[in-house]
Amino acid sequence: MERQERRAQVLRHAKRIFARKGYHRTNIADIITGAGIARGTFYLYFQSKRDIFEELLEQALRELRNRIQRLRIGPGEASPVDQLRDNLNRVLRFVLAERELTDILLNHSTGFDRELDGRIREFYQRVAEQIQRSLDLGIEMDLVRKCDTRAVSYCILGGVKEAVGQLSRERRRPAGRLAEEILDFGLRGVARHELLAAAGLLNDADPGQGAAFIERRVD
Amino acid sequence: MERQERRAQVLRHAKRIFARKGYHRTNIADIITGAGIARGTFYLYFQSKRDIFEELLEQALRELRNRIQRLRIGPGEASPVDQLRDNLNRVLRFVLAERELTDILLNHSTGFDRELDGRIREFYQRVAEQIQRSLDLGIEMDLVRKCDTRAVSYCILGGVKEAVGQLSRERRRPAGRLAEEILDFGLRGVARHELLAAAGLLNDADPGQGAAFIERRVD
Amino acid sequence: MERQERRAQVLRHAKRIFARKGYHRTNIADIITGAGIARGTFYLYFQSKRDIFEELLEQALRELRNRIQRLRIGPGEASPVDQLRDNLNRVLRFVLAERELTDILLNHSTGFDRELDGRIREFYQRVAEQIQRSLDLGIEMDLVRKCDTRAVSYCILGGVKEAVGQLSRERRRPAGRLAEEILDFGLRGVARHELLAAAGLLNDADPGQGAAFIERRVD
Amino acid sequence: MERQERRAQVLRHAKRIFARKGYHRTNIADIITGAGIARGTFYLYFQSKRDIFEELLEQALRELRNRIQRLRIGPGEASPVDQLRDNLNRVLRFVLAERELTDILLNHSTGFDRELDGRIREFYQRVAEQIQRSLDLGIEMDLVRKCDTRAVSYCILGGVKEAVGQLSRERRRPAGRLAEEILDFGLRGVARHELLAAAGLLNDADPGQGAAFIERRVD
DNA sequence: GATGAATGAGTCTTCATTCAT
DNA sequence: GATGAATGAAGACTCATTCAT
Repeated sequence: MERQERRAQVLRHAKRIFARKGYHRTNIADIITGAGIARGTFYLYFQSKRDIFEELLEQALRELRNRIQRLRIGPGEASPVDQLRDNLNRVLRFVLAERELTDILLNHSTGFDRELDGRIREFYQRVAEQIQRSLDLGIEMDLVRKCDTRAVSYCILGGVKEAVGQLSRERRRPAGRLAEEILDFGLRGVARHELLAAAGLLNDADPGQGAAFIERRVD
Repeated sequence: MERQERRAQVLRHAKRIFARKGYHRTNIADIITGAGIARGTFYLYFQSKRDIFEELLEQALRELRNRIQRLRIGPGEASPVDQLRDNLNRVLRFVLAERELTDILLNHSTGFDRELDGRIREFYQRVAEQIQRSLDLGIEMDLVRKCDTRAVSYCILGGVKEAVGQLSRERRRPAGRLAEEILDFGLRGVARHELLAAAGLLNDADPGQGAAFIERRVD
Repeated sequence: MERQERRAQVLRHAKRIFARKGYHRTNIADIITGAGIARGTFYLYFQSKRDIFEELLEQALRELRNRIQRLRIGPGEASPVDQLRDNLNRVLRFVLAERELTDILLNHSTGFDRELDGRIREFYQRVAEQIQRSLDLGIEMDLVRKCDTRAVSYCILGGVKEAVGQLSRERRRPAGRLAEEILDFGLRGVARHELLAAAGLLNDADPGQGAAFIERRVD
Repeated sequence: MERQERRAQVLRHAKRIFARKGYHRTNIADIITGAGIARGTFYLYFQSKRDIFEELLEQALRELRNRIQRLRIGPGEASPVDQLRDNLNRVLRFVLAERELTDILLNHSTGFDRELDGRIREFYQRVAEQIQRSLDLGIEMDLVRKCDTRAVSYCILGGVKEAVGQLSRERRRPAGRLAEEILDFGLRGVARHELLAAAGLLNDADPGQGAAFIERRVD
């Protein structure tokens, strides 16, 4: 078997098992049994248990970083809300496609070792800061109400994490629908009147309209 | 030393170390060194490493369950928003007082063993359900906008977890302030006009009068 | 409580537990719980677990040594068979009275430590030698058939041990009856015609007579 | 090294050490040092200390069960006495060949754990019952004197155990000789005149010719 | 490259014994 | 004397990693 192919095969099985049992409860025996290789073979492809885990973790973080785009303001750019929606949907699609990989991040996000724990914490911190910067910008542009943007950014980040982590696997709610609910909730939490209007979220008195509007946007 | 006293001493140190290093990376040697006792002494008070961890976990869950009160509607009861605020403040006070204990729940919330993982998941699920029921009730009472209350309840739960977990230790923001920010964000995310008004949150454009007038027109 | 009284109380409980669980599976906690004393108190009366066990063992061995009398030949002495019967009955009475103590010897007769194991082995060796000497004497006196007396002495010893160990607690067979069966079996195994006649064991052709004779001798 | 080979090697050393020191005083370090393997290697082949001991025990019991054949009566079958002799010789050969294995059974026959103790007790009980049935049959056939066959069966069993256990390692007495002595003793203990005659054991009064003459005179 | 037997450091847990009160 | 909390040596077992074939 081709080296890269074999390597991918092992990664695939390791991913599944790490997601199910977590880092510490997973042992090499689990992985090699799952992958159908010998003990020694594992160490031909990976230096250590930590090494393979780190690779999976980095893969997840890299992918997520790519899918979470910084908001761009300017002519020719999509509206901020649309950009947020796109971010959310890209993340959700990845979570759905790589349920096991993202489970590692969403459920077992700490307790590995000092360095890996730190890398995950840092990733989330970066996302939170990105959110905060967007909020700060929104406030400058009078689209977002004045608030403690640091606190709110963590509220938003946490909300997304929890909702995505718990609900994205539920069958009956399409991913687009979930993204819309999260977006709706988050926007209302921070938006000023103007932004809500722009986002078509002033459906308070007239849910039929708003809902219809939202439905159209579901991908 | 008095039995309960010694027991509490060991619990105190174990709590600190579990919070810092997580369950798996903590070993008995860490705990007994921290507590300044001999190996055998540990086993006079606890049956196993899992046992002492479970006790700490249960302590945290029990305390949180007590502090998260179900919303009560009726004459003589505080307003729903005040009840939410009280819940939040009670939780925050506990988190501040028992930083280490709650860190276990907030950061290392999975990866112990099947049973303990399940107990934490169940706790959070209960809280989410409680939030959802409150939202459903709010919708019936026309205080909350129509939404996917299940999805939103996880957004709220996650927001609280993340914000509390990351920010409650920051010095410069008083706990009450953080609670207010979270509450503000969450309420706006779900509330209809009437509830916001009742909660005094219609300060968007002009806390005085104009804003309400404008908003009403826009509706 | 009087020192000797308390000591005896502990010995009593230790005996019971050692008999039931054997030396290694019995721990100090078992003994002190049974005796209703504190850990430290145990060590006021006995130097160690081995010490109390050794004392019980010696007690059993001493008692058995006393009850197993060397056969005496001479005018005024009871017949050898009667002396054997008396030995057996004395042993049986002790076993019945001190079931637990003798169980230690009969069931857990090895595996303690080099020295205690040796002491028990030596005791049984002495008994075997005593039997052998009696057989040798019997051969000289033409009462016992020519045989490998060393081999036969172990047959007899083993037979007594097993029969006594397994059967002495059975309710429906009186101890005297068991002694008689053992004696009968052993004598026939070694006796010459003359001895059997003297012992009234020539009931082969006429069981009625012999049995009646034996019955009379049961104590 | 081949798996079965290595396994056998460990078993061989464990056997030796268990026989010498007994179950409880033997620790894994003893075994692996004896076998010249690492700690982990032991656990590649056996699940636990108890596991390897149980395997050795079962091996001994199985072998003994096979060698102790039930007496068969019928045309074409060897005489009962010859069958007993064969049984004894088979057992003796095994004991001589597997001195260490059988020592475990003969000397350390109790005090392991509830289950293993029970298994040994049951084995011996079965053997005793087998002996008893043979005796009962012998009585029916008028070959064995009337007696308490249960009591006598334990005498026989115990005799064999002790004689074999203590004497089979003695150099100067060939195993066949020992078997003959035991058989002789046991048969005389239970046989009626007819059986002794058939077994050629009526040498008491009349061994060849001269001896009988002399003996008679002496009487 | 592939294998899987071998390794041994690391961990939890037990329990006989001690000692301050 | 009596107590029982404290001790720590000892022992069983695990598992990530290595290495000879």
